[in-house]
Amino acid sequence: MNLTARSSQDAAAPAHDRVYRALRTRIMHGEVTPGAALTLRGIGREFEVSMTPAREAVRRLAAEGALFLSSSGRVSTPELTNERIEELAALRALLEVELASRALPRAHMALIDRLQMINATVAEMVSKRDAVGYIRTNLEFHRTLYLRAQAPAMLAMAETVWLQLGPTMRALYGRLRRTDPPQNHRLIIAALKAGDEPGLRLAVRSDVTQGLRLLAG
Amino acid sequence: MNLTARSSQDAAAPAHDRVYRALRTRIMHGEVTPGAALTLRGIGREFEVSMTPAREAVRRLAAEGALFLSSSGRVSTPELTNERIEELAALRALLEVELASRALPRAHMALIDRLQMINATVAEMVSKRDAVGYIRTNLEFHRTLYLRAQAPAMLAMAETVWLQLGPTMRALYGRLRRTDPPQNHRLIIAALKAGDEPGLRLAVRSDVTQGLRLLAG
DNA sequence: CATGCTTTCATGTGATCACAAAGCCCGCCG
DNA sequence: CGGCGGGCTTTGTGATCACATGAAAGCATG
Repeated sequence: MNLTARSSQDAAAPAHDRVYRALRTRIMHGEVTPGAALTLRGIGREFEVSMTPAREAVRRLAAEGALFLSSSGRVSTPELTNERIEELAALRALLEVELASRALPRAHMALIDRLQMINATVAEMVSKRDAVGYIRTNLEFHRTLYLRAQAPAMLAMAETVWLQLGPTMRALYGRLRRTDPPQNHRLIIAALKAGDEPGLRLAVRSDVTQGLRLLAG
Repeated sequence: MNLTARSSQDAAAPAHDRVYRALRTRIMHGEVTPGAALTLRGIGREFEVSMTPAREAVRRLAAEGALFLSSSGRVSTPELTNERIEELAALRALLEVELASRALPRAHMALIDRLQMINATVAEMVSKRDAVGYIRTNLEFHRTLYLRAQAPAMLAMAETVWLQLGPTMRALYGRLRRTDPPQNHRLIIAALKAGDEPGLRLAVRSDVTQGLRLLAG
């Protein structure tokens, strides 16, 4: 008899996958700082696995750009240059504007309601100055919308970009002291309600590129 | 003394990297058919390495979408649905139009000359009905142009899409019996010469999406 | 001849080990 | 006091092995 089959994907999954997922969310949510070093043995110790699954998880994350491998194989979170950050922001704009546009005709009231719920939590995180919580709920807002686009490959690419920006976003929003609620999110919701595609594209583009300009100079 | 330091990146690199690169080009150039099965021990035997580096290479390629891992861990090249193909084509259009647009102001005569040289080889491959050769030189044409965009992250994403489409492109172009030279490539070159950005965007979009419509129906 | 089961084999997973090289730290010498 | 060298430690790499699982082949049965 098989004792596996847990709730969703927490245990019962291969060890390397469990490690991969844990590290992935940690990086995407900005729980690690740019340039932070990781070691295979350290990861193995933390997750109580051997080096083998740790190595596979790291390799996979490195392939997605979430981790940087030095020439000697040392692994750390990437420290992005300003140029790279701007390029990734442009990628976010490109991909997410398209995703939002594709989601628009499928966005019904239930979705908009859920987006408003999530957005309330985003505002709460901003007011609490909880950087990690803000990043997490902000990404949840975007993902909830984009899921309606029915474009899994495109969404995967967008998430890859989020992953690459994770540690840097934390560092950015961490030193950003603002308490104003997410205005662009309101514009996105309004455009969704009105079925205004150009407005939606503009709002998404603004939301995605804002906060990443404040580093130049 | 260290005997390493070869020409470029062929040997002297870690075994897993060597295996990764070999498999990657094989997949991207369409040298494998969709759904083809691979085994870790088989890869290890072919490249004279153990299972460990073979596993890392496979894991990395799977993370890029170049390989499909079944729930039991079996590895094969992906068999794409029509919807997935259309989505990837849309991604190509999105990314490559942007890359071409960014390359345009930097495209000097030397680049255009080189593109014309490559394009001659593309035409030759078409006339010889060499599917793999066609895919390889066609991608070289695009990559040569996009390198001028100075956008490494964006180029990497485009290459990831190529990788996912590799086996399918082979299957498509394999049963496509045409001998007409690549007309869209000429349009791209003409637009580059004229500095015509809208024309360039249109030409790239056409080139990228053509040949992927002929599967619907 | 088709169908169901059982046995067998191939395959992925994860742990452990030996090895080489890259850091790192401490002490020595200028 | 500062730069530098040598030994120690940490780290990644790759090989090998035991194990569990899932697929495939063979066999018997209807």
